[in-house]
Amino acid sequence: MSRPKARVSMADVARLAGVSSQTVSRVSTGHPGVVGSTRQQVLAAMKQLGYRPNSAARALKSGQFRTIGVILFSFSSTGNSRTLEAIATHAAQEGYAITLIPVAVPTQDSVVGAFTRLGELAVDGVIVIMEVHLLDSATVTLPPHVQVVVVDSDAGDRYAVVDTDQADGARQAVDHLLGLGHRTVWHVAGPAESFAAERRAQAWRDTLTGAGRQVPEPLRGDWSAESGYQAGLVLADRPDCTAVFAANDQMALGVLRALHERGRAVPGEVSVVGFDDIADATSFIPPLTTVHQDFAEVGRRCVQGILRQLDSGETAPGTTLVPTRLVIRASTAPPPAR
Amino acid sequence: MSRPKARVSMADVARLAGVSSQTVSRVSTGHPGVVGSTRQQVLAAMKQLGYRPNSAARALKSGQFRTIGVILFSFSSTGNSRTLEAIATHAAQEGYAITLIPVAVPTQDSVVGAFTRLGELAVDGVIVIMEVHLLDSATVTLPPHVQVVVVDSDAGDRYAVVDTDQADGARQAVDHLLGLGHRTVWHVAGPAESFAAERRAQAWRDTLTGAGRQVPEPLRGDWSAESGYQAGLVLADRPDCTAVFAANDQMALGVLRALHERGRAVPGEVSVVGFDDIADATSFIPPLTTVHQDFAEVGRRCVQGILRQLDSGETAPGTTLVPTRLVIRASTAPPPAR
DNA sequence: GAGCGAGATGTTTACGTAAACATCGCCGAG
DNA sequence: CTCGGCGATGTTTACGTAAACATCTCGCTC
Repeated sequence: MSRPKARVSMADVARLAGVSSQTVSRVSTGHPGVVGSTRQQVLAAMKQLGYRPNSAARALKSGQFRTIGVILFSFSSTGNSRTLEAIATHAAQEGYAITLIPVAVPTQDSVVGAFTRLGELAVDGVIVIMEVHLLDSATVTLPPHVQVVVVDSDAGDRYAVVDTDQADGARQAVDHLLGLGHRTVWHVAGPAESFAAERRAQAWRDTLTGAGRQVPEPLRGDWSAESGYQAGLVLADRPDCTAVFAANDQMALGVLRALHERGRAVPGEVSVVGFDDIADATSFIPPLTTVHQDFAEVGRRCVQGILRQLDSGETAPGTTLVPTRLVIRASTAPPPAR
Repeated sequence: MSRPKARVSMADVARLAGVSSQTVSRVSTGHPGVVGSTRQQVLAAMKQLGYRPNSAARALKSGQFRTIGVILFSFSSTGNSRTLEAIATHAAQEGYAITLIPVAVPTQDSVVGAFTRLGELAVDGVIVIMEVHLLDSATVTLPPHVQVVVVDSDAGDRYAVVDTDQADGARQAVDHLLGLGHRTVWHVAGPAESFAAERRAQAWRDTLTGAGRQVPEPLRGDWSAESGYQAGLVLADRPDCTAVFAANDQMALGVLRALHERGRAVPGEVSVVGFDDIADATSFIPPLTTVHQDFAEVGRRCVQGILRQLDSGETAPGTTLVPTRLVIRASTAPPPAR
């Protein structure tokens, strides 16, 4: 039980099993060419000594770490956390570990810093969950052997990009509201730096224009419920506003509260649609109609993409879109009769 | 620009700078005993070649990975994500990387699996964010050189434990409600497996008992807003229920919705207090009075604890409590006059 | 001015693994 | 019956780094 020395190496196992360390290596890596009886012997010795491969030595020899780095700016958005979870789960299934590279402030400097550190990090590939234009503005040179996949970006020409089909989701939301009879739809947009926010806003605008509707001036939030509340106060005072599309569920929550405080009934007088379908959305007052994002699928495809690039050894630019779907709950209804 | 060969090693830098590789090593690790001019020369050569230390070789030689593993069961709880974020940030500041070890299902098997993998993982220490009794039930042998810190657990006698002061938070919540004049306080508890849930429930019970109040039968949820809604429906039908303490904010959200649907005014007829102080709590209808948890501080102390153990080389059992504080918003008020 | 010590730098070695190459023994074809 | 060949196993070597030890060069003291 009490191993007096430090950790056991292949040599120790080899000695006990009466074979060469190379044979132990073969058993350990699952290589063929070891006969059953020998294998059993080695396995027994491993177990007895509590042998654990030394990943550092393994990585040094093989040049691979079997680790994927994830650079992300904020955990606070539900989407990031859920995507990260899916990435971690799928990476684990493939025998890869995940190394977290948090970027505290999304300034150019800190992003460069993160990528510089990256070169020293034990990582085969990187998944970037953040606006990539921050990377571009910085003269960042990625370590040549590190592969990259980006989430939430328009850099599909240079990197492999995985993203939710933001545009189609926004279109579904607006179409739903127009279909209910609303004359137009107001929008509470996300921050201008966010590519996702811009895509949703653009699709909202395009859909209205395509339907020949008037496009109101969008209000801008920062994804937080509080910013949604501020926007909601403005909208609540506009009697002509009967339908609101918020760029995420948290801002929708703020809008709901503002409307409630101002005494405007949802969905009786004003309809509200969100984006994300966070778990809590079913318990908003009223339960929120929103666009469901499949974060798990996004994470899955990220890992898939990285592994493919790692196998082939070459980057595979292009954008993969994960479909969205509108989930209709109780926050939308036809506009009030005039 | 185009390096024809693979990555550069110390030997390459040494050759270009006209020094030995050991001198390069000294510069790279910041060791003293290298005169200024030599150092400059080496630094220049490093930059020209784009040298990056190979962390695998470094780890192999030094026996340290400068990496902390984080085992967590669920990302979905806000607390876990926020704690993880703080851990990642502080670890990065100390020059440590974070490796994520997700445990998909909290069964004994998968936990054992995670800890088995751990032995092969390039990790100096581990922070466990999850109920530790799952570890106990399994005959898990931690790799001897790996240090452990646990969050949300009562295993302070065997491990270093960092936790929020759950009991005091619950006490503050209950005292606040009693202070407003409520005769007693109902409780929507978290799942029985959760140590945090149990501690909050126990403190709720103790505080009521200590004040000589009647202790109603607690309702049990699973942390989700939906489960809070179900509990809320039950409570809404009890006219004697004027104050509810929910074990987290999401369940409180569900309670609010149930009360709203049943036409019971908050806080006019029923007061509600949550736990966590998630960002959205300010935008609930009405804004939620809740117990604020300092997740960032929890993360900070976890990293601190691991590093201290890593330095000293010995485990330091004991529990560190991070204080909580009640944030009073608009969901609590004196009970209705009878 | 000789010797000594301290600081700067170079040389050797080992960390644990796995690829490449070497060897050994056995079986079947001719 | 002999030899080629192949499968199983052993031996050598290199991965990139940093600790330990060796050497070398000064400047200073007596």
